[in-house]
Amino acid sequence: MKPEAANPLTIDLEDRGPIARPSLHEAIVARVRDMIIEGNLPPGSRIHEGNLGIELGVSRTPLREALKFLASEGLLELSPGRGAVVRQFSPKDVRDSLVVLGDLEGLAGRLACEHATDAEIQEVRKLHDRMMDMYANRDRLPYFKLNQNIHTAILRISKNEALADVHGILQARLRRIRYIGNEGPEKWAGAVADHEEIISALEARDSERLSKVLNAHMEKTWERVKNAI
Amino acid sequence: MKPEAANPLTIDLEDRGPIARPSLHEAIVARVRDMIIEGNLPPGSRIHEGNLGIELGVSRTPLREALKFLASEGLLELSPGRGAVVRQFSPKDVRDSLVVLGDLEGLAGRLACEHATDAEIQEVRKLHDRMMDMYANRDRLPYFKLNQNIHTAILRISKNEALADVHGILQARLRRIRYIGNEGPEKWAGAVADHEEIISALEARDSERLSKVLNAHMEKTWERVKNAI
DNA sequence: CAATAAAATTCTGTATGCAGCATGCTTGCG
DNA sequence: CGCAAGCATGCTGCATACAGAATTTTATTG
Repeated sequence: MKPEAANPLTIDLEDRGPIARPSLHEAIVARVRDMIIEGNLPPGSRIHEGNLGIELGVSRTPLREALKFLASEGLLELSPGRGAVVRQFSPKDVRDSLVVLGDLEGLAGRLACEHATDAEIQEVRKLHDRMMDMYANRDRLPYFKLNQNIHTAILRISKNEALADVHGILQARLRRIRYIGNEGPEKWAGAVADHEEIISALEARDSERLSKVLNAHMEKTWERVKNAI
Repeated sequence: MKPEAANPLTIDLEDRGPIARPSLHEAIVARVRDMIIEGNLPPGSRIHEGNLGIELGVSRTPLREALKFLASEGLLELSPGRGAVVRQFSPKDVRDSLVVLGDLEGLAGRLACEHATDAEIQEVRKLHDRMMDMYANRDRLPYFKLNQNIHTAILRISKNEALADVHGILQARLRRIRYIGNEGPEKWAGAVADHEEIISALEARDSERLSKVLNAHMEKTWERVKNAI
């Protein structure tokens, strides 16, 4: 018998690719990740396989598979015999992650200057301009998402998949922190200034400058976020 | 009924930690990872859940959980409906990973110079000296393992867990490549020379020099390995 | 009333069964 | 003889059942 779904899990079909049938545990991974980021599953809380399974409308088997996957990403910790716990990130964890992210984005910037096509750089420019519109309107959430998109795009056009992979892992760990770390107007302006310089260095293909500003951008991110933890 | 084990999976008990009971899927993860590194599961081959389960003496459920975990590490690829396939790394994948590893180790070197205690540096020196003994005896396998230990130790004494995490993931992906990439004597000598400079820069806490030599060391590793793929 | 021990309940870990899809083979037709 | 459609087999994906560990509740004693 299929499990009763209080809130059935809908599978996202807008996947690109030829006929890639979406798998259930993959959908669960995405869903649980979002629940962690949005705070539905607060850090430190134990995950109850039975209840969560019912809530998502799936049985424990694919749910457990998804939990193992997320544990490998570092969003969960597994204590044998006691199930999965949402990982707590200490301020040091966050700081350390941002240091690494800054380093990785610096590298990505250098590689992007070297390997990106003009068209790709133009696409990033478009994202940037749209983000600036959102800033002009003080539209926080769309701004936030475009911001993330820009950083991800720089990773993409660096044409280094391994780099994008590890960046994505650390990025996912911090998404919740950034999500709650809504800074005040003066700091927001600083971040916007950074982004102006990022796009200008990228368009000039000035790898040293881009690398430096991306790295420094992370340092400032820490300054913005550290009091919110 | 417990499944018949042609070659029962023994659980490694030498785990550190207070009373951390080893969990089965954890043991399976380690075991399958080793099978991939050692080539028992060649790249590109599909993993047959039934057979492998019988071979390891476990049922499909924990095995599948382990496969999801390894997929998240990037050692396997999951094609829905077709199970897990051992990931093939293209030469570009390897090169890209080494570029990132070089960058990460460079960062780790800087941080280690800053944060490591004298005692920790001395421990790395000991590893280095033991490795040199192995080199003198042309003892390849112990040399290989000590080599890995030294690099891991530098990551550890950099006191940045996020850094160690992502380094570990990329390192695991390349372990198989390094395992088969047994270079000739002249290149081996070059690697040894690098290591002499690494330890000397670390003892001098010369972060710039250490960072540079670690980064360059990876570049040379590529030169050594690229023809073996 | 507090503390401890024992029992009951709940939850995790593992095995197994079943349904649906993928794959390879066979057979029929051009 | 070649190609394609249909069929048979086998494997994956998911659900469920069961055993053992962990936790909570309760009872008993100091």
